[in-house]
This record gives sequence, C-alpha cells and structure tokens, in this order.
Amino acid sequence: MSKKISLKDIAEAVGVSTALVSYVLNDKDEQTRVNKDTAKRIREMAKEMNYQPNQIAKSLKSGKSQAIGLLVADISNPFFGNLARAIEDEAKKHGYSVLFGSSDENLENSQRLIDTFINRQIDGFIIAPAEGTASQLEYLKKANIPFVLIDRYFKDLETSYVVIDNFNATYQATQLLLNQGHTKVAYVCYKNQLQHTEDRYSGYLQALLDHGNAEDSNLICEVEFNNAAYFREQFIELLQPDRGVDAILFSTNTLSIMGLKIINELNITVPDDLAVFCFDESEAYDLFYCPISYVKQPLSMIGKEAVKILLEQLRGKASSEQKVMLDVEIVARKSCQK
Amino acid sequence: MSKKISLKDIAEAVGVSTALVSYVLNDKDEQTRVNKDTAKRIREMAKEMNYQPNQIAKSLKSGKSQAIGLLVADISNPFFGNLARAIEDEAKKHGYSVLFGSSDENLENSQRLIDTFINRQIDGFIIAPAEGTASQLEYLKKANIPFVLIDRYFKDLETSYVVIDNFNATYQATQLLLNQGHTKVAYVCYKNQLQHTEDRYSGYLQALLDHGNAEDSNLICEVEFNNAAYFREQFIELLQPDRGVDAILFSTNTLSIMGLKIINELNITVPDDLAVFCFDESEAYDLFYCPISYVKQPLSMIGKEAVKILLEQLRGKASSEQKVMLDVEIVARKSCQK
DNA sequence: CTTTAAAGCTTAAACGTTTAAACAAAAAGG
DNA sequence: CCTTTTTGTTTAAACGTTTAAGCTTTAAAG
Repeated sequence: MSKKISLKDIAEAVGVSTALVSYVLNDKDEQTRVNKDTAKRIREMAKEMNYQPNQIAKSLKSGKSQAIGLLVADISNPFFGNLARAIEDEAKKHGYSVLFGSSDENLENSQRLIDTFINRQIDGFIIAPAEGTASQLEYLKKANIPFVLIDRYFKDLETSYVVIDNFNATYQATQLLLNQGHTKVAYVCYKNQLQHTEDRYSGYLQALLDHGNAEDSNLICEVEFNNAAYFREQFIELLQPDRGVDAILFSTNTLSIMGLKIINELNITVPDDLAVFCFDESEAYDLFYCPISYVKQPLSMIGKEAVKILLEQLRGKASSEQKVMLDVEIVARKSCQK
Repeated sequence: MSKKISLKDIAEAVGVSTALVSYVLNDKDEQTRVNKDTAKRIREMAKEMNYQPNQIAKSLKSGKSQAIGLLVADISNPFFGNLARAIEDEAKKHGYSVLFGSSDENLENSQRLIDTFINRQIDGFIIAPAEGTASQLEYLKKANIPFVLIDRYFKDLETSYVVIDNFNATYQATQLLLNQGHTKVAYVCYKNQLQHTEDRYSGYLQALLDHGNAEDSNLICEVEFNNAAYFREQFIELLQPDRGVDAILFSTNTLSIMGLKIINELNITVPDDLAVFCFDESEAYDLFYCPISYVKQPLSMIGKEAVKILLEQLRGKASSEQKVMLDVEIVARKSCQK
C-alpha cells in the first residue's frame, strides 16, 4: 500500500477505460450515460483502492490550481495570523488551499514570493502590499492575474481591496481623547508612503483641527519600520515632560506594544500621567494594569470579504474592481480617560 | 502580454525544439552539448518573453511538488504563527513553499487537511498533531509520505519529531516556585491524552515529590480545550482562599492568558497574593504590571530543525526517524517571587 | 426488415514539462 | 575515401487528468 493509485489503476481493475472512471468520479455519469452498474463498480473500486485524485494533474489540465497565494508582512504577527486564519477558513469552504509568504515589508522578498506563487500557478493573490510594490501589482494586472489587496491600498492604482476606514478610525480615537479633555494628543506612526499610513495621519490631524487645535510637529513621533533602537530614542524623547504630552495615539499594533513597554519602563502611569489609545488587538491590552483602549479592526470580515471578491474575479464575474472599506470598532476603556 | 509563455513558445521563437530549451533553461546545456550560441539565444529569448516555468507541469513530471504542508491547531495563535514563520523561512531557503492548515484540534479537520494536501502532492508534512490523530499518522507512514511532528509526539509511534523537553520544563518551573518558598503550587492544564501534556504534568509532579510535597488533586485544574466557560468556573474554584494556593504554573500560552485575565478580574495581586509561572511567550507577559515568568520555547529552532529533518527524509537519507528534544529557557521574573 | 436513435463505452489529444533514445551532419582517424 | 567519433539537435513518450469525438451494440420507429 505504498504506490499512488491513479485513474488508470482503477480502470484496469474494473476493466474499463480511464475516461469512464473520470466521468463517474466527477459525477458526470448521468450526463454521459454511464451504466448504473458500471458506475457503482467504479465507485466501489475507487473506495476500495483508496483513490486520491492527483490535484497536480487536474491543475495542469484545467489551468486552475485551486490555490490562492497570501502575501503578508509577517505571518508571526498576530494581526496577519488572524487575517490568515479568516482567509484559510473562507478559502477552504470553496475548495481552495492557501499558500502563504512573509515579505517583511521588503521589495525583493515581495517580488520573489509573487514569482514563486505564479510559477506554482496559484489562481489569485491576496496581498497586504509592502511600500513601493505598486509596480509589482501593475505587473499582475497586466498579466491578468487576479488579486485583492488587504489592509493597504494604493490611491492611484485601480485594484480590488478590502481595507478599513483608516481616516475615521484615527479621527474617532483622537476625538475621543480630545473630548476627554486631553490637550496635547501625540501620534506615533511609521514613516512610509503607504496610503493607510497617510489616511490614519489625516484622521488624527483633522480631529485636532476640528477641535480647534493646531498641527504640532512636536506631537508627532514618526519612526522607521524595523528599527527598534530608533523608535526607543524618539519615543522617549516624545515623553519628556517639557513636551507636555498628555495622551498618545498609536497607529499600529507593533508600535502600541513597543510603546507600552517603554511607558512601563519609565514608570509613567496610565491614564493618570498619560492617556493611551492603541491600534489593533492584543492580549496585552486586556492584561495591562489599566485596560487599554483600542481601534478594533474586523479581521475575519476583512479576510472573508477578500476571499469572496477574489473568487468572484476568478469565476469571471470580473465586472470591475471592488473596493470595500469597513468600519472599525472603537473600544474605549480606562486608558483613555482623564 | 497576457498569455502564459511556455517552453514551446520560446522554442518556436528561437526555431528549435522544446527539448533544447528545457536543457538550456535547466542549465544542462553543458552535459548535453548544446551549441553555446544556441544556448545564448534561448536564454535571451526566455528573458525577453519573461518566461516563468510552470511548476505544476514540472511537478507532474517529477512527482515532486517542492511544497510542504504545515498542519497546526490554529495559525492565528502566535505560538503557531511563530513556528510557521520559522518554517517558512527555512523552507524558502531550500526552494520549498508552504501550505498551511488549521485543525482546531479536531480529528476530522485534521484528516481533511491531510487528504487535501496529499491530493496536492505535497512532498511532506510538518504536523503539530491533534489528540487522537495517531491513526492518521500511521496512515502517512504506510503511504510512505514523509512527515515530522512538532510540539507534540506519540510515545508508541515511531516517527520523527522535534519537541521540547516538556518534563524538564515544568520540573524546573515548579522547582523554582517551590524554592522561592511557595508551598501550594497549583497546576493548570488541558485534559487530553497527548504525550506532551502528560510529560508536563509529570515534570510538575516530580518536582513536588522531590521537594517532599505530596500529590494533591486540589492543586490541579484540568480543563477541556475550547471551553472557556468551564475553564472560568474551574479556575475561579481553584483560587478560592480555602484552597490556600499560593502559586500557579500554567502549562500553555492560552491557559496562561485566560488565567491572568481572571486573576486580574478577581483583584488578586501578583506576586504578593499569588505567584505565577506561565508557558510560552506573549507580549502580555512583558506588559503585565508584574513581569511574568515563563517557559520559553526555542520556536525558530524547532521550525528550522523540523524542516531540515523533513528535507533529509525527502532526499532519501531516510536513514531512520530522527527524534529531537530541545531545551527550554526558564525566564524567571518578578511574578514567581515570594 | 431497414433506418434512426439511444445507450454505453473507448480513443486520442491535450495541458507543460523532462529525458532517454534516435538521428544527421561534421570532424577526426585510418 | 571510408569508417568512426563527436557535436548538435529532434523525436517521442511519459506524468495523471479531462473531454470532444468516434465507435459499437441494442432498442425503437417506420
């Protein structure tokens, strides 16, 4: 019981052609008028021999691999892990498998993964695109390979995407902090050209302006990705008493966690010394001595929608790009109080 | 620039047979004495036409898909997310892609994923096996499909695996708590038949005994997987003052997190009212008001080793099963002090 | 009876590769 | 000059499917 069983093996065992076996096992025996008895014998033999169809051969014939490629920044980041899980579940429901790859926000990694996945004939992509990958997406478009962006998108690129309303997310969070009476609300973010980064900043800024506050570069802590030392330096600087910051809004989960650690180190008390509003979910938010307020993204919804849209495109209902913008949930807890 | 380019297209463009193109693009032009000039023309044309080999066709021919299947309980659990990342990186280095699937510790899900992956002709598995899946693994053995277990293993099943020294992990943690002067060290674990569950319990128990304490069922909180309500009930029961518990050892990361939440809810102070020792890593351990002690697993090492072993098996050096048991790191911090 | 239709099955090509074997032409050896 | 070797290339089969088209045999219709 070691060798793989093929259609041919079944055909020989039953004494028919492979065509007939194929018809029956694909439930096309009605349309192709296979004798009921023959069909039964084929089905029985397939079961007896424990036949497992070779998806590779099917794929080669059909040109469809029934697989989708998931490209994220880092699968070990729970944010992407949760997205991956939602995508896996939805894909599985429709008979699709998921290949994943982590780009680490790096251009070449992203390109290599795209190439690998194309070679593997994946039917489509779900991508959380890294900065500067617009040209890679252009290429996919030209090559007619369907894809859906998640988490991030490009304003000047016509693609399908499922993102959150980033502007509104930070707008609401900032507004909440301001309404609580905080006067110097700082903002911590990554320095990059991605649209969602800009949208989040705009939301923060607009809330400030609408509240009668002026834009203040002293309140902004903008750091590079993957540079913990630089973050530490900048963030500690932001917390110096002379800056007078009394509230902080973090714009991603990684920044939130890194920030909270330093706040603890410096023995700053939340929310008495400093109010805090974080982004995304983390077990840590519940376990912090002061329950952390956060912007909650509808991760399962994002994953589910992305798969749905991708499948529609695969099925040729590629009517046009679909752009979905989902609302976030503002979870306000003790950490943002005055 | 929409249609896929095949060997045939290049062959026609250059005016040679597909065989020659195949030889050249696989760098076999030396051995097969292809004319240098022809080879150059083929290479140039391939580049010009942006040829991307069809891995599906290659796989069908070779019987090797250059893909491995990763089966975990839940990819959104950071523990598995981190393992997945380590596995992805190591696999990528050797030209392998990774398909993943979450079983949710469920038998049928596990079987379905295995079947799907076999259909897809993955070359081998890396599996964190769910309870009761021994027979599924037996099947893989019989079918000669290479696999390596991670995190868990079965004592009476000859397989390759990469796990931690679970006995030692809980032994050391328990001993540390006892040496600090805690007298009633409770143990929180899942109720299942998995070997690592038993090993961890044995480690805890042996430490108690070696310290002159007796086994005490009042100190054990054993709960079912995926039943938060039951856990809450049992765990609160364990914390009742009359039980006199002064320290707790959690045996997994999910139990740790759930437990800490309830400890917070009940306003129990760590470590004054109760010492705590957790398992695995979590951002929350650093951000808890009292830094949490924990048993740190060498996740990248586990992932890396698992891939290495699997690849050795794939390359036919299937000398015999390889069993790797790695040491954990005991990170003792304030939470375990008296 | 003959013709037509229906039922039940097989043949063969195709998907994009790989690779052993065959072949032709040119070069070398005698 | 003929034979052998070398060089450079093509042919064709194979991997495991799918599926249009063709082929028998039997049944129905006239």
